[in-house]
Amino acid sequence: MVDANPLLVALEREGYRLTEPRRAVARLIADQAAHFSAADLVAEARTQRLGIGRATIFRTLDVLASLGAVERLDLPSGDHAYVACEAAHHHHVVCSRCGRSRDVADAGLRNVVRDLERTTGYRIDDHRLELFGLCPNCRVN
Amino acid sequence: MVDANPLLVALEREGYRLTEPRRAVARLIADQAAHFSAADLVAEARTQRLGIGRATIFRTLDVLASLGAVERLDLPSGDHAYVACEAAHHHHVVCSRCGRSRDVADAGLRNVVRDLERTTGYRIDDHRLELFGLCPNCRVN
DNA sequence: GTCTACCTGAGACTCGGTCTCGACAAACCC
DNA sequence: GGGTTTGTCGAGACCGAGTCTCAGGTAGAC
Repeated sequence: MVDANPLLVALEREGYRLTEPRRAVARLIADQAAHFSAADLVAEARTQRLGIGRATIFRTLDVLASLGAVERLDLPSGDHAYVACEAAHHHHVVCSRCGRSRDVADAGLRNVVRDLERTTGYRIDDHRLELFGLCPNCRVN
Repeated sequence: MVDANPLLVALEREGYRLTEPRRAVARLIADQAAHFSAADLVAEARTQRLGIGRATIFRTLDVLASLGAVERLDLPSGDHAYVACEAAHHHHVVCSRCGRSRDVADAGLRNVVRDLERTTGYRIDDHRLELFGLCPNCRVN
C-alpha cells in the first residue's frame, strides 16, 4: 500500500525519518473528522493499543505543526486543538457544533492588514484569524 | 482620590464588590505598559508585598475578561497574555518586540467575514483576529 | 451596628506540555 | 546482507498555568 498520507509525505520531504510511531500518529490524525487535541490522540492510541508514548505524540504534532501540515487552533473556550491542513497560508472556519473545520484562503484580509498598517503605523508581519460558527450541515440539522 | 481606573468602574457597574485585592489587581494591570501574563501580576504582587493570593489574581482576571475590560491574547509563541482594553468588539495589534498593543476597530473585516460566509456556506458567529508586528517606535529603533 | 452573601488566601490538585535518558531502529554505506 | 551512525523512541519525572476547596474575612445593604 502506497503512502498516500500527506502528513507522511511532508515528513519525508523535509528529511524526517518515517518511523513506525510517526506513521501511526499520521494515521490517527487522518482518521479525525474534526479538530482534535493531543489528548484525543493519546487516548485513541491507547485504546488501539498502539504502544505509542505520550511524548511521541506531542513531538510528532510539534514537527507537523512546524511543517505547516497541522495547525494549532485556539478555540473560543480557551482550549487548544489541532487540525490537519495544507501548508499554504490560510485561515480556518471551525464549526462550533461538530468541530469540523475548513481551510479558507486569504479572502481580502490582505487589504485589511494593509489598511491597518497605514492607520496604526505598525509594520504587521504576522496575523492569525480564526472564525467560528456553524457549518452548512449543522445549520440545517 | 477618585477611582479613575476603568477596570474598577467596570467592576462596580456590573455589581461586583470593590474589594481591596481587586483594587490592587486593577492598579497592577493599569501599570502594565505591554501585554502581561497572570504570572507577571503574581510576581509583581509578590515583590510589592501586596499579600494577594494567586487564585485571586486569576479570579480577578477572569471576571475582568468576562466584562471585556481585559482580553486574552494567544501569542505566536503559544503563550497566553492579557491586555487591558475597551469592551467594544475590536482586535489587537501587538508589537512583537516591546509587547505594547493597540486596539483597532473592525477595519473592513466585516466584509471579509461576509464574503467567507457566502463562499463557504458556514454561518460565522464569532471570530478572532490578532496581528503581530513592530510598533512605530520599535520600527525606527 | 448587624448580617449575609460575596470574596479571599492557602495550598492541594489537575492537566497540557516538556525534559531526560538509556534503548532502539531507520537509513546510509560498504 | 551486515555494520554504523544518529535521529527517534517510551517511560516517567517534572514544570507551570490554571482550578478547586474550604474556613475565615469583609463590603455593602438595611
